[in-house]
Amino acid sequence: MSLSLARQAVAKRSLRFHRQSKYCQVLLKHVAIPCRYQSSAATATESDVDTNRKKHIIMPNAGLSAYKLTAKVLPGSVAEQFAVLKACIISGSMVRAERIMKELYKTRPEEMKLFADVNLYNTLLNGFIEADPKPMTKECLTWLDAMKPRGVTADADTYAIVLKGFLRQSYHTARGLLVEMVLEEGIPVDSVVKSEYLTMADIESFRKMVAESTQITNNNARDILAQLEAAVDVVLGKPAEPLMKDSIAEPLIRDANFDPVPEVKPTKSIGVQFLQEQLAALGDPNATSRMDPYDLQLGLEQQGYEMALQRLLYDKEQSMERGDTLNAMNLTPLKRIMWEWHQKMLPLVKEEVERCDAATSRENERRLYGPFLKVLPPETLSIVTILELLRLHNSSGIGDGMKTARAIIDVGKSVEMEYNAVQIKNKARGFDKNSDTHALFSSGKLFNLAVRKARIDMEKDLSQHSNGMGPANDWNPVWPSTIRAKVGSVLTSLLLEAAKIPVPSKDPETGMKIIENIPAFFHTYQYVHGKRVGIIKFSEQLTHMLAREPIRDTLHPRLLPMLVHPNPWLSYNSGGYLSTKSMCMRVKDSAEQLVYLNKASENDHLAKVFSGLDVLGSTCWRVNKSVFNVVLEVWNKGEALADIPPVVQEHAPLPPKPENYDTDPKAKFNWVSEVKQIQTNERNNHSLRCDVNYKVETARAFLNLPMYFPHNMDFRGRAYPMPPTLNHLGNDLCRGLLHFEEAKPLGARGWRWLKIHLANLYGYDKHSFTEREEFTMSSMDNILDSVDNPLSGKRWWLKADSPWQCLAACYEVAAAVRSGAPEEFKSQLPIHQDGTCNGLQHYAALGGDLAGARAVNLANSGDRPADVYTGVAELVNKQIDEAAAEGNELAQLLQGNVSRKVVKQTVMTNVYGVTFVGARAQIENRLRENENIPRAKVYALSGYLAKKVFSSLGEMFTGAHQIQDWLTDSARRIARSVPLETLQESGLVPGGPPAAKGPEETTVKKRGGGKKKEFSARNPTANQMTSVIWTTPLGLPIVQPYRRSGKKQIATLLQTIFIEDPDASRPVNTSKQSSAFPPNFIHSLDATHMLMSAVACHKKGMTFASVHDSYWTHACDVDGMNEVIRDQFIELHSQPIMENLIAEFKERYKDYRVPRTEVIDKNANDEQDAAGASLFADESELDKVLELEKQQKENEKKDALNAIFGLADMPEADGDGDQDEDDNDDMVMVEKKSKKNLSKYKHTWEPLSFLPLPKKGEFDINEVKKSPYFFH
Amino acid sequence: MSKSKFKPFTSKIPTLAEWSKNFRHRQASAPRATLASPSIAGLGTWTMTLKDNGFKRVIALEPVPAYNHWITGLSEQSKGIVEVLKKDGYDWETYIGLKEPQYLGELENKDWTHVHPGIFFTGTLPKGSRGEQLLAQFMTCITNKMALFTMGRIQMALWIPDSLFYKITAAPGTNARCKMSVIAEACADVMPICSTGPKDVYPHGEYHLVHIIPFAESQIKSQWDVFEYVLKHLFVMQKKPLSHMVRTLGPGADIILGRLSFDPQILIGTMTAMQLDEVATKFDEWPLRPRVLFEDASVFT
DNA sequence: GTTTTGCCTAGCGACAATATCTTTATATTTGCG
DNA sequence: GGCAAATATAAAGATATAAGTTATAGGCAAAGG
Repeated sequence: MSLSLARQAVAKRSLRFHRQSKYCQVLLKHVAIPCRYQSSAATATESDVDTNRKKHIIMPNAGLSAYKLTAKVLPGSVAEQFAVLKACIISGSMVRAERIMKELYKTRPEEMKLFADVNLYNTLLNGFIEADPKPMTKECLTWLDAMKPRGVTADADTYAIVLKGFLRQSYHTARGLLVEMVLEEGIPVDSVVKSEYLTMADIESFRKMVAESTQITNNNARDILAQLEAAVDVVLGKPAEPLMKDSIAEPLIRDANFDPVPEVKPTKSIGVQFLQEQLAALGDPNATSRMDPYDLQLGLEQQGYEMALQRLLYDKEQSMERGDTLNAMNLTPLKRIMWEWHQKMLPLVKEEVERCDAATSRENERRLYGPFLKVLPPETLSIVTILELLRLHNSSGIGDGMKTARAIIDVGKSVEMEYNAVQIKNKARGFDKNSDTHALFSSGKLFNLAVRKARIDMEKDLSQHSNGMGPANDWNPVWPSTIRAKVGSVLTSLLLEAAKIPVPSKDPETGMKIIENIPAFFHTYQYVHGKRVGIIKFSEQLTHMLAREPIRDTLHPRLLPMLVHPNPWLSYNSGGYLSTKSMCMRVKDSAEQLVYLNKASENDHLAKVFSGLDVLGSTCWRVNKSVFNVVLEVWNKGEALADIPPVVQEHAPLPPKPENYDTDPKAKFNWVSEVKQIQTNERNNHSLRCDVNYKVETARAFLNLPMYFPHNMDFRGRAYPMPPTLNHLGNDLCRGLLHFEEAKPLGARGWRWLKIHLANLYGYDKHSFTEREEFTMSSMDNILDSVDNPLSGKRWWLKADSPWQCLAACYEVAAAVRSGAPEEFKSQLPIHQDGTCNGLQHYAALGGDLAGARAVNLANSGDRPADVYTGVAELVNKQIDEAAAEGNELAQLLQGNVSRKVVKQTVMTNVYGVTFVGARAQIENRLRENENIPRAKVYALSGYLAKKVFSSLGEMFTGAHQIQDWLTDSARRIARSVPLETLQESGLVPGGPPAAKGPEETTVKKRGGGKKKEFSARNPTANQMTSVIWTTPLGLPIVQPYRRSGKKQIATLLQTIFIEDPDASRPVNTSKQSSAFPPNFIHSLDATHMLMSAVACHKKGMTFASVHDSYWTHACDVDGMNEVIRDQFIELHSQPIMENLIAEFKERYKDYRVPRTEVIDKNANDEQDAAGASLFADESELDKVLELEKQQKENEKKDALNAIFGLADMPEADGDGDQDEDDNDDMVMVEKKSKKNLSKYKHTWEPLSFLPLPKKGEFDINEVKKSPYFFH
Repeated sequence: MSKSKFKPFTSKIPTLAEWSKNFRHRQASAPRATLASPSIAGLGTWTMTLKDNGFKRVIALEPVPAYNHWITGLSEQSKGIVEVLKKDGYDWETYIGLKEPQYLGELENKDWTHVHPGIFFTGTLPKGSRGEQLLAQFMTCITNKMALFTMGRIQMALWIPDSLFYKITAAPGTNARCKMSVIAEACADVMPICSTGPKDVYPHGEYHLVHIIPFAESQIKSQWDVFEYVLKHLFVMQKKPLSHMVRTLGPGADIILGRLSFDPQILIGTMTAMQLDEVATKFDEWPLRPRVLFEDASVFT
């Protein structure tokens, strides 16, 4: 489908290209000169070294002051002020805005020099011009004049804004400005006219000015005016309405077998249909079903809270119209009460806004959050708050409630997002460019890197900081989380005040019946491990109400699957959803990651990564209706089945209190924890059920629609779909519900793969392909039964490892069989090819480990796939047998009890760096499931077994382990290291700039003088700021985020909350950095492999999807994909990955120093060694020590006795004192003795170096090509 | 002002005679048994003192083998007065075991109008969370007549660390006021006897010997679970008025404010145990009070 | 200056302690001539 | 009216909170005598 639709889309957009000449021209300029890029591609090999070097983004160490400059990290307080400034401008509080600017220049001149750019000024100037009631032209000019001395260069937009202002006042000044602009700034006239700050009316008034300037005699001026006129003509000569509806747009729903959408109980629908209903309801009846998908997607994303509000309003009005009385209104109780809350909340919000306006300079908090309450109308703020709070029901593991911190930050964030959405919506002019990119992408051209590059360059030409959305040069500072929290807390507390539910009750004294208006939500606290946690809880009445009503009223959908191709990733923060700004990487609280990502994005290092993500996003999905129907049936029955939890009607009866409940604390405690456990289980079940509910709802909403999942990455580069509820990374249920949109004929090979796939899903995956194929064929009766009577039949599919996916496969197989010609059957089912212990595969490839390579199927190992787990189990069993023969009791107990399953988890998690303790715990769990093992021995046995598993793994994967160790060691060195400059700055090493930093010095002194330990090689932790950073073969810089937490308490209206302070200096967490590096590195490699494979598959016309190390495509393309997977793996590992890594490290951490502790007194050391030896070897010595200890204790005892009772002969303190001294003498002697023997250490800084790489084994990576079970 | 309320303790160590003076009434009633829980090192000493001080029988709880060894030695030279039980005073089971006839079972005395004439509980509580928890638990056991106090109104003398001492004796309105002080206030007299100096005992830190005599009747009349719930929630912010904090008890819980006999503007930290009990009672009577009062987010993987 | 104590314990994805007291830094007012 | 001292206020740092330890014990890094 996508092809034809896409082609149409392209054709359609090209019409717009004519209108939008500027885009067209720029685009052509870049695309039409392919040689520019081809040439660079041709010389790629030659300049490889060069580009390789440039490929690494290297920034100053996060501990250095240079970092702040280079990385341009905005300090928190400035970020806050910027956000306030913007809010003031938006809400028209220009006086305050101006004051903030002045204040900022006064208090933060350095930061302003760095961060106050032309976009900020344009926003400010525009604020003055658009000021109510009349333009503040004077201030505007003042600030315009202030730009140059402050090093900010005015651009076309600047002049457009100012001109716009003066056009309304004085043509004379306007003309003057125009001339100044052209002559002094060299800004062409036509660029002004194109400014997005101008409305058509503004441009119209240019024309008027020209017309009324006929008497101008100055030649320059005349000239310029002429140019202006021409430019205006260019713009206004075209139709003024840019977004003309294309009547030829293909209807979105073109599915031939368009099914009536069945009802989900108790919920109805969300998402698209919701949107359609809304649009229809709001008087746009015709447009919805035949709407252009692109526009529909836009609508879907922008169905803001306003929509929800209007819907509520609409329902209400409708029922009023029907003459319903207030009580019999056709609103559900919940909706009615939500409406009441809204009504109650509105005046509160308005009052609060007024209070903020009236706030004196003393009311700091109000002054801070006040402006943000004015960026959206109170109606929106109210509905946002209501819906956000309802959405968070049961989040963070709180029963019938949520953590306050989460709630208020989310409310704040939602307000911000809604505000952004409104901004974007209001400036529709910004969108055409975007849809052009989209069209280009849909055509598939953007996978051509050259075209992509051209497109990016074009965007850059058009605007320095374009994010592909909204006005290109918009200055839109993000709200720091402190702001979000404060804004959110205000609104939340207002809602807590406003939202009431009437509940019948009675006066306990009089017994009189009364109605209590109890709050729907209330703020409370819980203790968890002795720590207070702020909670916002739902009242029980509200919970009941919610349970009875469909989630569509309370769940405001967000980040749904898309209806059209996601936008391509053009920069780190531009791509995916059409109008919702999203990041290509999920970054949490690590500014450093963002800095590197941004830099890499700016330097065009991410093109390959982006095209990989784009491929993943371009895969079109559909809901598998057959499976959906079964799911729905199960769901509505409330039965527990596969992943679907059962409906739990009422609370389970509590266990009876034990007899001695009132007398025995233990009994009481046990009973209470039992009750708590029951409650937690009920809660878990409930939230599980909610989760499935969301999934089913989403599936239902998209039942007849195409779905695309825009993808982004975690910090290692692993890709994830952005829609959270229903996606192919989800559980078995999700996966079973999804299949490809496109159907491809199976062909002979595809038919075979389909059969194999079914066997795999059933769990029959350790056998040869042929055996698996046979398994499916011999299970045909069961398969057909599963299809014909999924719930009433034998339920064979439920016994599968992955039941829902298996059911999906059954449908596919059955349909193929019944078609009579399976090979011609058009299949939509994704067939999986899974890496066998993918992490180990990469390790084996890196280490050239022959045995290891065989164990994980890098090399062919026979007619069945090698299974590492079985392999390890066998090896372990061999060792156990030997030990048992030698009479080892533990080994004897274990004989015959070590299955594949016992070791599987440990082997799997080994690549994640599982420790002995963790492994033992895992094995313990497995052993406990085995009745043959005596309970009492489980612990000892698991420890023993864990050791064996570890040693076996080490034996099988020698190379892998050496590399793992090397990685850990290197990471440890890096994380402990400190740049030379840091040492020089603190004077620990000579050679630095001789105390050039005046203020720096004093601050250091202040801190050091207080209580903190002085920085030295012995105590380096506070200055260890170096993260492990590397670059993947695709050019993605990866920054490990593990640092010590820098959380601070932030005051909000409801309570203080504890959040990460962006300004906090956060030294690295050395152990986490080193222990997590091996898995992260390997994951960055498997992510690379996946992205490479994605692009390669796409090039060959194959549909591609992946779950990290499981690659999916159509059955008929499995062979093709397999080839690609192998080729890409070989290509990846043919590179000297480890050598590159060490080279990068050496470059990146050049001149870094590592603290080192060395023994300087050799003799002392020897002595100590001797003493240590004797301590354990020499019996008499040991006795002596024991004797000493005994005596010491006795003294202590005596001492205490004396101390407490003064029982000593001598009265009072004197005796005590003597005694004390005696004791101390004894003890000191002992100590002295040991101290004397202790060696002296010296702490030094030595250059950061790395161990030599482990030697690579013999395995030839090209063997992979011949290994059938590499992925299977 | 807060400090001056407390009896200042000299670092001077009181003699045994001085100490005994404080327990005069006990001597009169000729104690028949005592329990010692020598939780910390060096306090085998304490057991020894008891032995030498006219107790008929001393049951020493000592689970740690190393120290146990010590006490056993003591026991041997005590001619049967000191008896060692390898149980931990921290363990709940211990008190069940003590009800066996061969220990204290015979001495059970349900009459709370008088202090138990035959049993005296003493020991030392460790610094840190364990000791604190244990002390708090002793107090709740007193008010609920649980564990040891199923055997009667048993008085205690406990060595407790400085910080604990300030907490348990904190009066309404003082800085150290906390949940434990409320419960203590409601169910027992807690009186300081004497103190050690900062370095007199290991581990270092000041210790105080407090004499705890349970009241004949606890002031907490409301249902314990309710009282605990109320107390826990109100004490989240002691410096806020009751009228504010009462809202955290449940949605609309402020309705009970009007049913109280005192001004709801009172700060939590200044409320007496009786007042808090009244709140708990009214809360319990409120028809819309939350059903579940156990709300521990016991989230373990 | 180096033994003892304490922490965590397989990675990523899904985020988040808080009230109150004490100390220190900064702003504002006062006082003085 | 100007400036220094004094005072007020805000920011930052510390500490307590709850309450059975949750079955395990070794390695490594923070902290402190």
